[in-house]
Amino acid sequence: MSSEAIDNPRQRIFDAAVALFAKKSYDGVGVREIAGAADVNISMISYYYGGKGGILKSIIDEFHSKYYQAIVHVISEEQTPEDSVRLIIKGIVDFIRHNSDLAVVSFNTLPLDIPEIADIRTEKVKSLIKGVSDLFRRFSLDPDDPLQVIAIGPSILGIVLAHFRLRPVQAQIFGLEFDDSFYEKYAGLISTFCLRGITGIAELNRKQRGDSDENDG
Amino acid sequence: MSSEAIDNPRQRIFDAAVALFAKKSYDGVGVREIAGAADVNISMISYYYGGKGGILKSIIDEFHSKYYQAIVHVISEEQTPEDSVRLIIKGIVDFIRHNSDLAVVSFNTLPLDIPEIADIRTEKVKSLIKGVSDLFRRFSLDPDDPLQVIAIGPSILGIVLAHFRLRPVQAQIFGLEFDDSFYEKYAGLISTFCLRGITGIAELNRKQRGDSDENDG
Amino acid sequence: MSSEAIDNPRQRIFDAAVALFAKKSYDGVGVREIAGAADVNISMISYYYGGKGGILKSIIDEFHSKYYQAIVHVISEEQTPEDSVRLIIKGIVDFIRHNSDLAVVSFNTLPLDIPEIADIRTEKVKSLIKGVSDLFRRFSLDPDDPLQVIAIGPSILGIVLAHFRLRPVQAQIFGLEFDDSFYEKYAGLISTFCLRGITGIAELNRKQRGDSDENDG
Amino acid sequence: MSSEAIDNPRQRIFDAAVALFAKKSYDGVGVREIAGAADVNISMISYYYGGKGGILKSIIDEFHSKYYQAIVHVISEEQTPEDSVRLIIKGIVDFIRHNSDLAVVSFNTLPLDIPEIADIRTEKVKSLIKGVSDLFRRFSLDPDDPLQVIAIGPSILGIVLAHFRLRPVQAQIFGLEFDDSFYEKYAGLISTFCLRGITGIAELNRKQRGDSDENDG
DNA sequence: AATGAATGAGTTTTCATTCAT
DNA sequence: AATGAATGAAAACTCATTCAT
Repeated sequence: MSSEAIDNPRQRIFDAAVALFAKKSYDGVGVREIAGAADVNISMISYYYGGKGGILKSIIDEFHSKYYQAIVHVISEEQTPEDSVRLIIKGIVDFIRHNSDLAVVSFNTLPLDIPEIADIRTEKVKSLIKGVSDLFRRFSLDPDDPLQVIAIGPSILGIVLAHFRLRPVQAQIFGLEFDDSFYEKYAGLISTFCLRGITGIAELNRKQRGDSDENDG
Repeated sequence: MSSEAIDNPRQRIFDAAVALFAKKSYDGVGVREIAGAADVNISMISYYYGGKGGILKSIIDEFHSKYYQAIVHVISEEQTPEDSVRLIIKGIVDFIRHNSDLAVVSFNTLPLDIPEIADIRTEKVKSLIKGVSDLFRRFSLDPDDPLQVIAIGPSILGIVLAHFRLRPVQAQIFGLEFDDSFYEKYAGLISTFCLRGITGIAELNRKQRGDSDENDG
Repeated sequence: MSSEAIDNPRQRIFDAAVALFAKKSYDGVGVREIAGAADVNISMISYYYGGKGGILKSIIDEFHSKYYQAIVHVISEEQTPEDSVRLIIKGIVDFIRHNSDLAVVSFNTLPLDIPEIADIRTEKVKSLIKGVSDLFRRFSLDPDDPLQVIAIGPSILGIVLAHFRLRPVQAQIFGLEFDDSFYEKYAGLISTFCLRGITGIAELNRKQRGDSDENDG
Repeated sequence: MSSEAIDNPRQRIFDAAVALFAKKSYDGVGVREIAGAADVNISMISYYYGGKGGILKSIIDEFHSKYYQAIVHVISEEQTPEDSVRLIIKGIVDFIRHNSDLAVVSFNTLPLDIPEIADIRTEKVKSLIKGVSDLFRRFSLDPDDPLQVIAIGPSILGIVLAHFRLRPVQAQIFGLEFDDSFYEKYAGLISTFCLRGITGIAELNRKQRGDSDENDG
């Protein structure tokens, strides 16, 4: 579903690398493996990206651009703040669901601290914070309190990423299917969690149980 | 806080490996580097752990044991459920804060899928779910609804881990000091977030602002 | 002093290659670097010279042609033999000074033993020997004694090349400027050395010192 | 005739590298080829020398140490200056003859200018100049005149090296055998050349011819 | 219990060249 | 006449592991 032609060798390298870096790790994947998966000659990696590191740089660039769009572009002043949050979370869940590899790679290579990449990150995060500060205010949250920004900002991403990372374990334990239907309910539940916490979910449970009781009785 | 003597070569290898795996990645660190940091001969890694993979296995073992204890052991039926949650979150924050490398490594090597390790994980997660199911019930949450378990269970870890992963970026942007005082406030804020969500935090804000207004007025 | 237009791609490749081969070595320079320095497309090297080896062949050809001219053309039967030697040495010094890269490359690729090139060399050296045999005879030297040819023939080139190779080291030690004035004196001194050896130079020293003493006294 | 055991892998690598670097060039020889010639595993090159560059550093070190000894140690104040020169030249010829590869490599990698190596060189050359300055004085040469040092100092090495570089060409042209007998005569002739120049050799020729004429007549 | 030399397969990157345009 | 994408081989180097001591 990539917007670029799939027979573009440059894009094939990118896609193969994202998938492999996510599945293993940046250092756990060799250029040979990437080139093999992308069905290109090994030298093409140096040719197009100047080396393995260049691919990573591109991946992180792309993640941040897309993530910023997924979050900021759904915010509208005409929605209630709560609807904005639900839309953002729906957006993040959908985004990560369709770009989980991109997110995982970007997230897991955080501590690699390639200086050039660290700068890109800082810049992107700054503009992201600026992009959501209005929503913060409309929620009676303080966008100038670092603690609140730090505590709330990355939490949604953290929650969703943790799910995608643990999915294989969860699949093994619960035997679930992670389909559209699941993710609609999941996004709703996470939204309630972010908006009202565990107590909010508990309330829903009690309400639903009340409804069932009524139906049952 | 290590229970073993620090001049124990086996332990030195373990500690060095945890730190390095967290900073780089499992594949990004060589045995030579580990041996160098631990100040032991390279061959000692094979000798004590049977190879590089053996260290990882030990790390994941240790993480799960400690994490289980940090969560389950603070739960008591004599607390209100809300206090239990606050204690759990305080426990997780403290645990991750003092074992962030252990957690990061354990979490990031999730997709490596070494079969032997995958089994350990599944087992540990299962017993963890069992350990918190009582708390779930007392909260009117449904421990038999996979969706709720999946959505709520790993969220706290996800939130806290995301913070620790993003800490360098956050430090650069806000110039904060991540000391005891910070983490006390952080654990409190995250607890409110988990219990009552963003709206819960917003309420606190309004209340505090009201207090200040009264003071000011 | 190049006879060809400098915007001739073929010539630009040649010039760039000579400079780079001299500075690094034939194998130490890649076609990409040459093409970059010459500001031509990489494929032009194959196009004009049939490959990297073709450039080297051209370089050696050019060196021998020019060197032969520099030596043989200054010899005249109307000079005293000693003047001929002084002129030859002046010619060699000037030639190497303005074509030191050409000479260095040609000399340093001697042992590469590309058969095709070896033949050119042998032929050129033979005709050079023939060209100076008359001068040998007028000097009471024996052009048919291989030992004398071998000992005297390449000596001048060896001396001058050694100087040009060691120039960076000499510059660092003595802080000299290698300008026209230096090379006039240098050629004179080397000429005396080749004609009368160290004792010849020593005599000059004593004479000059005597002159100074007279002036001083 | 190496002083070290020939089955010492470290030494075998060194010897193989010297021979190959001289025959081709530093960049023209790969570590695989060196390892193959030395009959060691490729990794041993990194193990012992830290990489290909480390071998070169060792080679240049060794050359300078040996060259310094070959020149300075034969000088004695009890000889006439002329005898000293003849002994030095004999020493250099013998030294280069038995270490021609070492000399060629050291000389040809001059322009590579690895900073670390450049410093070694400068230092060694300085102490060499100091070592021969007494001899210069006894010869009425001026060791404080850079021009004379530059002109005379490297000349002998230049002459001898040029011979060894051109030896394959000379062999092809003259069909000579370069044996002990040849090099005794060669060293004598070069000594005469350095002491009295071409005119000195011509005198010898006339004298010998006179002798032969007398014999013939 | 501990060493360090040695191995061979592995890594990323660069090479000179070719080919379709 | 000129381009630049593409190739496959080879480059230097590092890897985890083993083994004799």
